[in-house]
Amino acid sequence: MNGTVTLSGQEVDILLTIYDISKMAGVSIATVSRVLNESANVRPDTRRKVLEVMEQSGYTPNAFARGLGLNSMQTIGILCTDSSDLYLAKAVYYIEQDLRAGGYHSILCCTGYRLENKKSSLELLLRQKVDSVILVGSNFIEAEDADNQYIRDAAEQVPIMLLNAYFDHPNVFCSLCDDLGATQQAALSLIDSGIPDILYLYNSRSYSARKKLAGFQSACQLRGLPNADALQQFYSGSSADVEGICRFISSLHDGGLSFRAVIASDDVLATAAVKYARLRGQRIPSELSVIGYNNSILALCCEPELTSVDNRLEEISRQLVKTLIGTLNGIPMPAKTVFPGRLVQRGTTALPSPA
Amino acid sequence: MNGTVTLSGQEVDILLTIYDISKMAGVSIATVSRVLNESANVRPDTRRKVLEVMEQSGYTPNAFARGLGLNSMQTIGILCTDSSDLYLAKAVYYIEQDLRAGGYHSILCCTGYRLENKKSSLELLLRQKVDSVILVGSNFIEAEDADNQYIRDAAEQVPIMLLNAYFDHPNVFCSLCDDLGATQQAALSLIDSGIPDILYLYNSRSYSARKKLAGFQSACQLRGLPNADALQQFYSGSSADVEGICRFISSLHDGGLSFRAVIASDDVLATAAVKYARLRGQRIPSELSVIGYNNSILALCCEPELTSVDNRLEEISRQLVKTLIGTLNGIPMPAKTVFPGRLVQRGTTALPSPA
DNA sequence: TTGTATGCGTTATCAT
DNA sequence: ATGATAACGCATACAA
Repeated sequence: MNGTVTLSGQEVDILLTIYDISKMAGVSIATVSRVLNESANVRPDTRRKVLEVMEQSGYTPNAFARGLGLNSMQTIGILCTDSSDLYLAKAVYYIEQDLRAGGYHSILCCTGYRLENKKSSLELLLRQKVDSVILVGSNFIEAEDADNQYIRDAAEQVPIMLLNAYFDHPNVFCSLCDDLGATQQAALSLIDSGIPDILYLYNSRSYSARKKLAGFQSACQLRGLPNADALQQFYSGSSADVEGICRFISSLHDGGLSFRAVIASDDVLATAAVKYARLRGQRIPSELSVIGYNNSILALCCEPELTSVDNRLEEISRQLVKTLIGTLNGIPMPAKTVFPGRLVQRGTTALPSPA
Repeated sequence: MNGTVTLSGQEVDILLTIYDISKMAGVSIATVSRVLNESANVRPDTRRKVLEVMEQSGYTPNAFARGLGLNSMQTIGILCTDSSDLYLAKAVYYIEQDLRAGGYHSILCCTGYRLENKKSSLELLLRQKVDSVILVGSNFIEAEDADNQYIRDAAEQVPIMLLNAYFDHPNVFCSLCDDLGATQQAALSLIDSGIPDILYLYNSRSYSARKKLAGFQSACQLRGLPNADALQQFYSGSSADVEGICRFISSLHDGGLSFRAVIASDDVLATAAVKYARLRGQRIPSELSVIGYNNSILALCCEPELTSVDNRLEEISRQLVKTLIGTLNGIPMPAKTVFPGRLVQRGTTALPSPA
């Protein structure tokens, strides 16, 4: 209930200010401000009195004035290529939760995948004077170093937080999963169980996508397998087009490529691989093994359920916020935190359980 | 590039103000402000001069001061029970896109499903002085009218926008899909194709969930079918637990319930129904028809692909923002916009194509 | 412990 | 068309 006043017959809401409260409570605005900011230097009973007046009058401090005075509105910018993406949406969710629990607001900004839009969106957030910007997903770190200049520039102003990407620069903090290691491990598991002919399927060239691919290649190398380009296939269509992915895999097969397993950089791709097997009458996992990535709900909806790499999204998200809040409080925080991935075995593989 | 100054050997960034620009350009701050706000009353060449100085100095207006002066920071609050939910995430995505295109920022706030948290989150956003709040998803309209008082209160301050829910109150605007009609149509299609024994499966009691259920019941009534409670089953577990949903359906069957079709209030539930059929060795669609809801990516990942109700999420989202921006600009806008649903037929049904 | 006075960087209302 | 100046509502250094 805010203050109201009757004005020419109309009852109108009036926003109270710190001045109103100070008069009502019989103190100065400084004291009111101190109560507001929980300053220690206020006598308990005056504090009580002021709080009482605030309560009864329904006073609410003006957030803009507060922002101007403190030069902060306790707001964090969340940059994200596509918040409707299953994986990114979950990350945004975890991040927002923890930010709010820490007293921060989250301003969301989806950029799409074009570099120019990423840049301008980041600048937009900085103009809005957010306390920090979180780049959700590894699509913000470009392979070409010069293209990452916009991140260095931003780091001059506020801490920049990277979720599942790494960029070595002052005031840039990273929390990520060891995608390289996880993919390598997945590939090694298949190879060592007697399935060396693996198709690696991917649809992104982001930082983590590059790491996953490197993990696959490293596994091949470790086991002395030829690093055949033909077995590393990039799908360039829409990742929502399950049918199209299915056709893509079919075309690979029809082109003479032979493989008894598929490792996909994403659960959608893996699901499509399972569909492909069904269409071709191949049994899973005896004739075709499939490993997905992200351990999303798709893994559970799939039939049989997908073996998938859990990339610890919740952990890295929460750690990111922890690092951020620490940094904002002036506490030294690690610039890089890495979590190991974990292979969750389900029905699309028949791997021996780890010793 | 911002202004820099060398201070005790350290080069430090300095935030320029409107005063600095006015001096550099040889005009008053009022003129600078006019240029900033694209006021007509500025001579073209002075405008040019001011803009040039701004450009070269890298000046950026202080968003907080601007907010204080204009009493707005062009920010919309987006309230959402769970932004990681497939459906809600997409809605948030569309909304944020269009808001930003319209010059507004989006501050996201996930509330969870407890009424108390919804209330406090809404109040949090209002304290932050957002220009409006969008309630994404129908979980914000309670069945008990008194529980919606927090929405009436909020509508006193700013326009409240409801996505896929309806609430008749001044300054509340709604954009939604006719879930009742769509569900009714889906049920009628099955019934009229000779499958009257339909299990309706749902897992929410939100506004739209109530409408969907009513649609199913109305279809039964229209065709003179007994409105058997046993055929309307509420699943109370986690909707991420596909296995659990599967078991739930099995238990219904084992309890003696017989049905040749399942209509689900959600694609996850429908996917689980398909899994159930596979486990039981029932053929789809000849022995069991399944219709999902939301027409999400799950419908495409499912095997066979799910017949699902497209509830026009993109349309209602974009319409919502259109209505909001119009309202904020003082243009009279419809308080309620309803879009029809659309049944997208795929492999889990064998319905005759509409005449 | 409390009050006074000033600053924060704009917008907006007057004049000129 | 432009300039001086007063809000805007709070935080805070300094004084008491």
